[in-house]
Amino acid sequence: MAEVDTRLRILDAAESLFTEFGLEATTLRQITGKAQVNLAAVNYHFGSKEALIQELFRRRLTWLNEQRIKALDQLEADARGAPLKPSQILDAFFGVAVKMAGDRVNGGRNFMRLLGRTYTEPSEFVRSFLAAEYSEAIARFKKALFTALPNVPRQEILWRFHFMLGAMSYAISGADALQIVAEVPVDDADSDDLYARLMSFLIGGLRAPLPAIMTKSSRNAAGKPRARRAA
Amino acid sequence: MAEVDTRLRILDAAESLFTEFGLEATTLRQITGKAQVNLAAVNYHFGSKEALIQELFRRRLTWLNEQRIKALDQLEADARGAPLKPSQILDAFFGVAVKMAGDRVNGGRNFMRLLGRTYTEPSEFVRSFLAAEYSEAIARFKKALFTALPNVPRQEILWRFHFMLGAMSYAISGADALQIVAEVPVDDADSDDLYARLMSFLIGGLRAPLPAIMTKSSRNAAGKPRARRAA
DNA sequence: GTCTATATCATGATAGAC
DNA sequence: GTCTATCATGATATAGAC
Repeated sequence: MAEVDTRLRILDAAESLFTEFGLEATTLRQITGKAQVNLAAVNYHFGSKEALIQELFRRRLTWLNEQRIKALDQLEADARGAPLKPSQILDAFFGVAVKMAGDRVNGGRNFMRLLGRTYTEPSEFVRSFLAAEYSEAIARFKKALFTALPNVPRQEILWRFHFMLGAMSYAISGADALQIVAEVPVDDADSDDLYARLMSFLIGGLRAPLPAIMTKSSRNAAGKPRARRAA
Repeated sequence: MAEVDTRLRILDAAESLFTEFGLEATTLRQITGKAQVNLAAVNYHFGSKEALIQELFRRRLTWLNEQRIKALDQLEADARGAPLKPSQILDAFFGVAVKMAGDRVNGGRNFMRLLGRTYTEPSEFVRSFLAAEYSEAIARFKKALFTALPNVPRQEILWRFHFMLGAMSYAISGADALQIVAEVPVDDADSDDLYARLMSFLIGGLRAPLPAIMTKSSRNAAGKPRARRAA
């Protein structure tokens, strides 16, 4: 085999195996076997299994978050200072991800399923570089949402963003996990359908009436605060 | 130490370690060390690491799903044949879980964080017994939701249930993962606050206008189908 | 039932020839 | 850059004394 793409062969094989078996459970022997390269190649090209994992996430996440930021830039340019609609912002953030998840050809589908799980991964080193990779995009989107929803408490927006990430993660982990719920085959929806379904749900959740939070300050007041519309 | 609770000591230690490091990454040595029992005790009492994991999930999930079914029974009894509100159904399903997640005393908090991750776990044996444990409760709640939302396509309800599980999972995995989004400390909300936040979001998502699905049958029609209210 | 000691094996990583 | 061979480690699991 050509020597030039050994790195790529390893990355692709690893991505697919990590998705299927998990980061811990996948061994270097599986990876090099599937990639049809020598066992020592991983350590030669990447230095360690951890470094391989980081590189693997880095190449996808950098691209993904660049696309997200570009999409947001475009929206803001088109709006010429007018406030964006929350649905547009969600579109920019989640649309790119779901599109990537629908890409069966270049492995994006594999990666997104892996990413969804990794976000709640306990491993410290994973979490720390994820945070770094996301930092810029998250900052941009938080700001955009704060501006688009000036009457919603910022804490609430952050929590809802968090919930939305959870929903997206499960949406993309997809059919396997859904089977537990469905117990009966569900259409293996194509990417467009899934996206439409997810977006409806997310926008509904984001714009739901605000909860009556029983914080220490309000807990003493008689009666619950009335729910307000989240927009 | 007393010999009678060796099993329990192992289960509790394992639960906490699995939550912190993951199922694969946690070793029997860590578990028996933390439980202050002998290394061989796990294999004596449970037979294998896998069997320990199964027993660990079984004891919590059996209880959890019993509570859920009881809550639903109660609702249906009170309603005397009248249709339930979707929010009541969600309450019965997610309320019990969030309550369990708020229980710092008996380890429920640890377990729920573990459970949220496990639902998307790639491991085959985990997924298969999860499906078995959930089977009865899921069937009951599916049926209840179908009845409560007669005008919403059943596929759509299943997907939204799936999304809701994702949101709940992230809600409970909680503060750790949220930090990636927030980058700034968020109130470590108490259980009641979290529950109020999550329920608002879930109900908003469940009752969101239906997406305009571009299925094969409708794809040829001119123009998108109009979104309909999901209730 | 609990312990010590150990068997057996697979892992990540490396040394050094080519 | 790639290979073979091997190391050190730590994994699960078990045998057998107490």
